[in-house]
Amino acid sequence: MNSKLNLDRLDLQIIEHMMDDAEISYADLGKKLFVSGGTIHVRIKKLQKDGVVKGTRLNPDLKLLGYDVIAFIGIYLKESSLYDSVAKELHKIKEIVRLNYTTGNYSMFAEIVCKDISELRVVLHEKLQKIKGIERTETLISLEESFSRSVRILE
Amino acid sequence: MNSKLNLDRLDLQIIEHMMDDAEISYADLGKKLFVSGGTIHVRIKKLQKDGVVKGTRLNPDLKLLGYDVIAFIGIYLKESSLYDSVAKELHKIKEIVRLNYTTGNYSMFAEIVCKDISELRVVLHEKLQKIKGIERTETLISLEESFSRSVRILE
DNA sequence: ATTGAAAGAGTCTCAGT
DNA sequence: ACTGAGACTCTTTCAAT
Repeated sequence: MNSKLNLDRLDLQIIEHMMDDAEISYADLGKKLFVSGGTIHVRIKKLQKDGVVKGTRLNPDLKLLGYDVIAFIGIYLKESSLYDSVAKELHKIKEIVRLNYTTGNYSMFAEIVCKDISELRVVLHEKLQKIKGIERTETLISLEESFSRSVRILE
Repeated sequence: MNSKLNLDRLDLQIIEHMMDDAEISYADLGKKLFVSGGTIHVRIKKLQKDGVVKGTRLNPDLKLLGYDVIAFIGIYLKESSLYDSVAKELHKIKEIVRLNYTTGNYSMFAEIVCKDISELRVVLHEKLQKIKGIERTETLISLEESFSRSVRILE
């Protein structure tokens, strides 16, 4: 897959830099990587065309926006055939920001972002428990995020 | 906190839109939200100054970059006083992209991104197990990401 | 494939409202 | 606080290498 795309070191350097800061100008990034701004431009357009780069996203401070609680929910299903219908119901809950089907302890694993603990309680007890097919859930509340970073794609 | 910042509906609309697409021009975003491009500009600068907006990030397709495996690791510590020293060791492992201290089943909860299962095995058995203070770990391998989205800040 | 320069588009500043 | 216009910077195209 990577061999088909034929990404070279410069492509990876551009992606790695812009994963942390997508606001840098092509000219400035070119200076850092010892090529012209035009070359950066050509590479980025190619990466977009190939689908490797899927746009840029604003990085908001969730705490400052009043979202103080991050929690992870391990979900046990009554039958594994209920995956898709339960996923559809979970998608309707706006506080759930991510859902994965997983091997191991749980059938599904969700991440949830709430303003406060009472909002988390509402989601857990009034929304999640009403979904048919969920046997039980286990909640891990994040007390602190030690770190969060992009994957290193160089070396 | 939010009251101190005094964010109005327009601020939240700008953030919500740019969380998904930070490439839109001020003029175009202004059209969508029925204000001038200049107003969008003023608001965004204010949000940056206040720290609500912490820059923009490139959104790469990890699969196309050859990172096919996402896993979650629940970590049991021998003593909870070992938090910080273990976190420091985990930070050195480049495949670990996120680490949270959590209530519930585990002491810590990590997210890990790898090229393939054999790389995951190396991290689990050769890197994680060597860290003093970790009693044992439980691995949840993501078979599929059902969805992943930004938190909704409007309504 | 990379470059530099010209044309086009976007950002930023500011005076007026 | 919002707007529109001018100054400035960045992106995009393109001919040359």
